[in-house]
Amino acid sequence: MVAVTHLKSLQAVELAIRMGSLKEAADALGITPAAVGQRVRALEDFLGSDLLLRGRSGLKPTPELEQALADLQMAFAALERVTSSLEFQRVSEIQIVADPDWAELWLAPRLSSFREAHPNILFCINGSGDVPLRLGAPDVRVDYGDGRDEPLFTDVLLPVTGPDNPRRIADWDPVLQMEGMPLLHLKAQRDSDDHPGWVEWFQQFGHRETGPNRGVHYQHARLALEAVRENVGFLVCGLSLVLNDLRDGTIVNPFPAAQNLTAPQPYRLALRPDADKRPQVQRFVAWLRTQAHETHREIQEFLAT
Amino acid sequence: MVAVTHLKSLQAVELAIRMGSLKEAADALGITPAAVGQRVRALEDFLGSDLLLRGRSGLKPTPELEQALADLQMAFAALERVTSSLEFQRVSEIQIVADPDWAELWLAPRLSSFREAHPNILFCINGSGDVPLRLGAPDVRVDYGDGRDEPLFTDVLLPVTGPDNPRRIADWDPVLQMEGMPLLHLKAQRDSDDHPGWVEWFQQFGHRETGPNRGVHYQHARLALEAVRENVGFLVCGLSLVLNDLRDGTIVNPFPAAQNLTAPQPYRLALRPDADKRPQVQRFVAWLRTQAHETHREIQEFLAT
DNA sequence: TTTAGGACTAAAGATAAACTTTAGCGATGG
DNA sequence: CCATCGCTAAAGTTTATCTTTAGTCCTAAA
Repeated sequence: MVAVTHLKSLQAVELAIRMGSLKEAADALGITPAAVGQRVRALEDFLGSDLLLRGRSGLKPTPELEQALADLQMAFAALERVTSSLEFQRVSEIQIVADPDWAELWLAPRLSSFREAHPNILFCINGSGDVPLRLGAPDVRVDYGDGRDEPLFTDVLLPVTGPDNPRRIADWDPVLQMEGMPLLHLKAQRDSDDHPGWVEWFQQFGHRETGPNRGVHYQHARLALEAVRENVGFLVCGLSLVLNDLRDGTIVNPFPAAQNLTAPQPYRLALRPDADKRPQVQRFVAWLRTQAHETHREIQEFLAT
Repeated sequence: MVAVTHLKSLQAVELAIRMGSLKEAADALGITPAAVGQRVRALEDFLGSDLLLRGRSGLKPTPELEQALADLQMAFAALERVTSSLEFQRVSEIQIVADPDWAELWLAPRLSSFREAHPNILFCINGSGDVPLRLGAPDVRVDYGDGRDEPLFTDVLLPVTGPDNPRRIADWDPVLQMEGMPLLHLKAQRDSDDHPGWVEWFQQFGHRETGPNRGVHYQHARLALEAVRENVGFLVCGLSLVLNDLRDGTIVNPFPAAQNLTAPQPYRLALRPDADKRPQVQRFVAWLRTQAHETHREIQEFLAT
């Protein structure tokens, strides 16, 4: 019996072949490409032969590796089943406290894909400020604001309205299109300097000179956005919260994308110190960071149009 | 795709089940039982559940582990095939320089079992002092003598002779059984204080008062032992070199086992600094240490009779 | 042809993992 | 009852592994 050594190196080699590049393998493993390269090199040095051919069409196994590749792939496929099996058997609940609008409009719609992949992980999601005291510190906390916690992404704020409303302002004063139009607000925009709204938007881009804070103030973004979809009025809100609506056309941006306000603060992630030892929490947080990165990319993409 | 973590822990768990104890798993892995225990505990803490039941009849998998065990065993069986495949493809030569008698009489007979298991490893074995200069430092060196190199085992020296000779001394003087008997010597015993022979043996145990260094002196033990088998005479030599002959009865020890001399020096192992990075050298050296330990045990066993 | 960007790598330094050692506990067998 | 063996916790040491920095090479686009 030969005791297998260089387990991490073997994993790196198998993943590099599977993903096609050291960079993709690094992303999958959550380490840097340099670290993956070092793992591969360490095994190659130990064996005294190359395992990967680095070529213009990506990575290919050398003939030596080719002979062992089926077993290598079988091994890590089996280990992935082991890992899933061992983790699956422990139904695990993750306690999340988050900015309520963000949780309801950004996290919840996306969470279904995570739940599908991890049915044994349950979520208990509360809005900031209304957590039952008996629960203690949550595993994961996502807040909008300053601080030293890890930034997830920074939103941009821009006007949105129902699909019919752009016609209303097209028939209006060509300079003061928003003069007299029905404005909708979030209470946070009135109460906090960190939450820009119409007042800040008009100051920077014009389109209206009187009554910038006139109109209905909503506690929750969901209700405000329901009104927006009904063509009730115009709202300045975070782009990340309405990406799907914009894509679907149920909500539209009546002004050029460049006329936006960068949010003064990002959404930030904090973990309870021990929580990140649990594999389920690690899985969720890795997924969350991926989704946040995707949202950042989509925001940049939207702004570039 | 779930990136597998705790690879060494998974290996420890699989081996512990396979070998039946943490200690056996530690021996197989070349680490301490404490280290194996820590690996297992680390994975159990990470998952939040036990994997091994520690009981009076050894280790058993918990129900949780039981569900994943087939995949786990398949994974490491495949990885062992990978390891063997990758190493097998590189025919490798190991350069050995050793005490000539030891190499010829102790190592060579045992090496066939190693060669069988590792047909891709070739050996180039030279006696100390007659190594072709072009080879440079050998990978492995085994010498008899003092120094700081790792001791393999310490031999004991005792008289041996052919199967018929004990009758010759039984019919002789009851106190000076060896008086006048034909003595055989190794030249090293005449030339070096580190190689005890008849002179030292008679000084300590008696049986002869005149001519302790009379008789034929052989350069190599093999030729001396051929003469011993032919009942030509009596020789004092290292027990490790004649264990098989003693077991077979082709050579006998005519005096009680307790009448032996411990060798002043052990056989010592030295590796060229880089050589131990090569897996083939590591395999060989691990095997060598195992064989040396076995010889030590057999010597102790022989002396206890 | 030049420039910019992406992937990979070597080397150095920092951090985390992993090992050994020590001391002790519990169980078992003589 | 005592000795031995297997296991474990804790502390300290050593090794592995990672990140960062700086650079190279290749490819694609201008």
